[in-house]
Amino acid sequence: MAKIKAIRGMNDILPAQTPLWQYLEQNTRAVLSSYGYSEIRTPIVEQTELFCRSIGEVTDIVEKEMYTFDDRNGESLTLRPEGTASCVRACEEHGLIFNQVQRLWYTGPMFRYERPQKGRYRQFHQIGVETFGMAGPDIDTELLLLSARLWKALGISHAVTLQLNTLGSSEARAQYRDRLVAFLTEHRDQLDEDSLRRLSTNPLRILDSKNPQVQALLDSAPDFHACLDAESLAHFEQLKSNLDAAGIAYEVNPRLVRGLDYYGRTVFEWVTDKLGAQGTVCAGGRYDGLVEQLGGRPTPAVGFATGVERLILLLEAEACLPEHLKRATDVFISAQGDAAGRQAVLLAESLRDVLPWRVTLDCSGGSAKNKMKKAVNSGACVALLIGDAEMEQQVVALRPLRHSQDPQLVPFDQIAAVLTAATEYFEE
RNA sequence: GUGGGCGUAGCUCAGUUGGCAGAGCUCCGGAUUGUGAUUCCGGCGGUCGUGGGUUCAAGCCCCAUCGUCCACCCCA
Repeated sequence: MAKIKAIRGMNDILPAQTPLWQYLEQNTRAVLSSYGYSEIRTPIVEQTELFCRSIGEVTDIVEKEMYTFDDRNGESLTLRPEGTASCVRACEEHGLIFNQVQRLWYTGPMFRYERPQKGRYRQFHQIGVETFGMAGPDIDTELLLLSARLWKALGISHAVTLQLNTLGSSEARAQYRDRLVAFLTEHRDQLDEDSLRRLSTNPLRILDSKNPQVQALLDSAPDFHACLDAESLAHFEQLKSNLDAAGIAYEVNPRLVRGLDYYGRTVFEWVTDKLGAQGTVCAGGRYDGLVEQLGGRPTPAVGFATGVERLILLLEAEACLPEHLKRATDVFISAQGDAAGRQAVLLAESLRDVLPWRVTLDCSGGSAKNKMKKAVNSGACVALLIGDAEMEQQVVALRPLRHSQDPQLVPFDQIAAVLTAATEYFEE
């Protein structure tokens, strides 16, 4: 019989990896909390219509990447390909953005049917941040400061850079799109197959083509920023001067456009050159029209999403992680013989009552040498050994595993106090 | 959907022109020993991704298929 394996592009996160994920999650919660953001949790499945209306009908996500299926009652449902639409839907449904501002975040799995590659999977995880009801560049600034603080907390600031652009108002964007299409149509002989296709579907996307010939052609294309409306330009200028004042480095990239239809004005990406082709680690922007598009009142909004798998890859490659994350326990207790085994269970429980350290009891048997090896391999800082000799004297052999010291015999009733005082064994 | 690389022990990988299926690590047992190191001995572990074909003989050659990785497209 064929073995059942995980679905392509949907990965198990194994015990060797989960400490890294927890480290990332803990730091993220701490940073978001320090800015006063609240967590929101929405279902993983939504009505298909929600994503079609928000992301845009002609995007690749909606056209060919969604996990869509019929519920038993015939209703079309979709596994969420991103988090913003669900977040807006939930806020609107529960009146969270009616005459009030919100600062929200969420995390969880997203699903897109794509060919997996480095940093890109069919089930992937995002940490999303969304704000509602605030129209000025100060909230855009806040989001960028927040994300920069997160990189600092994670120790990856040196590995990411900020790309910034403004897409202007939808009128300005439409105007520019016409001029760009006119220009590119004139030079269509220089466009590759992909760009020709996008010329009719989503011409702005040609701006961030990876084809060097197309990029060369774009050097003589009409200037995006020359078409911008005065209001958007002022918003962008204010954002830039806020970032300058706060000491956040950025690079204005007039060819930065985002794939989802709902973005306007401010857009940004945190990118890295350490992850191969999938260099975008965090991206977002302003989507002032989306709430209205989904049936709500016109509501200004800005947000971003980070790819958790990509951050994990960066952490593995670039960050110095705390030593204790690399081991699963601190105190390893091993007993030999029935009486000692019963004593060890009670000892472990009593230590867990009072110690701040993690305590693991060896339940796997084996020879004395074998048990010692297991203690070392467990990653623990200290081994507690109980055999017949120890039982007779009512003591435990305490053996530090990371220092070259001889074992010390400690009476049962003093072991908690001795370990509590022995902080030097547990440092790092 | 398109292109390329790779599929041999739990892991990392050798495997010659087609001729008995291998090593290191891990794990288990033993010797030495400082209850953990070093060294040494032994053991467990395989439908060579799968299915066809060629051949006296296929891990190796041919065809198909699946999986995986990377890249394109797209995106976090």
